[in-house]
Amino acid sequence: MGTALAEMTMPQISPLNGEPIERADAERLAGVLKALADPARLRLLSLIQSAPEGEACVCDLTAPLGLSQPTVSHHLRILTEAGLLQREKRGVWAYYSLVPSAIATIADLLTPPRKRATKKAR
Amino acid sequence: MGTALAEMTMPQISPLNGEPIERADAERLAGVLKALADPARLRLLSLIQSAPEGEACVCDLTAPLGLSQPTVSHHLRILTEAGLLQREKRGVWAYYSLVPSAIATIADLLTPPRKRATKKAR
DNA sequence: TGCTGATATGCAGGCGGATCGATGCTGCTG
DNA sequence: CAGCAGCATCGATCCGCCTGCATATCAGCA
Repeated sequence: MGTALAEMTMPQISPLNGEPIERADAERLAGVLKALADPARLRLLSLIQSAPEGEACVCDLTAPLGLSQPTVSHHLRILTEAGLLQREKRGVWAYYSLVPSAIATIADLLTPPRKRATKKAR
Repeated sequence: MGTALAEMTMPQISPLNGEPIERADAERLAGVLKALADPARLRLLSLIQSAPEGEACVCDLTAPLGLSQPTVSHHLRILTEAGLLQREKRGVWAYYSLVPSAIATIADLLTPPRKRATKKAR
């Protein structure tokens, strides 16, 4: 239940740092990117992020997406398992919200030796 | 022949800025991310980037990947059409190299209202 | 010109995934 | 305690894509 993202933030991998990445690292990173590489899921992230409290339930998302409720639940599940969304059930509703800085983590994984490193800049 | 990436860098879209993104923008961004979301292609980018001159020909890439030559050419084609790689044919060989800051552009697209912007920090 | 080697393209098999309708599950509510 | 509403899961269908084999294309060379 490691939410994909968390499983690979430890060994700071990056496809563009120095050494060629290992096959296993490539597969894990590709897995998370696969979760992002879908129009419906990108729009879901966008909709949830721009929602009132930064959260939204399934019933608020089906209409703007134009997809059926099972399909929306399916996409939310994938995003959650990828570590990009978190789910909180309140009563009958399931509220989804972005995992703080989760996407920024992916952006950092893709960003090469940028000026500022995570530990020391010099 | 706009190399996908270039086609969407103009209207600075971001799934996590403020407004929900449009369907068309989501599809374009998803298209580029799809090119990245594959283990073989991530390793290709990594291998090319870490190669001597930052470039490599197909024959140098088939062995480390463990894939057939047609398959490698296929992946290189996808990465090139996505705007991540550029191809230069010298003699019989086709040398592939990273498009400068192409991946950084994707990372920026994913990165929300970061503190310092690209233009003005204040 | 004919041959050899490096790439690209066509074709086809097989797997994964996006989608929906139907159904099951679970808290409200009357 | 029924009944209902919000979500998740299941089963099935359809489509796209990763991969390899076979073949075409092109550049250098004898």
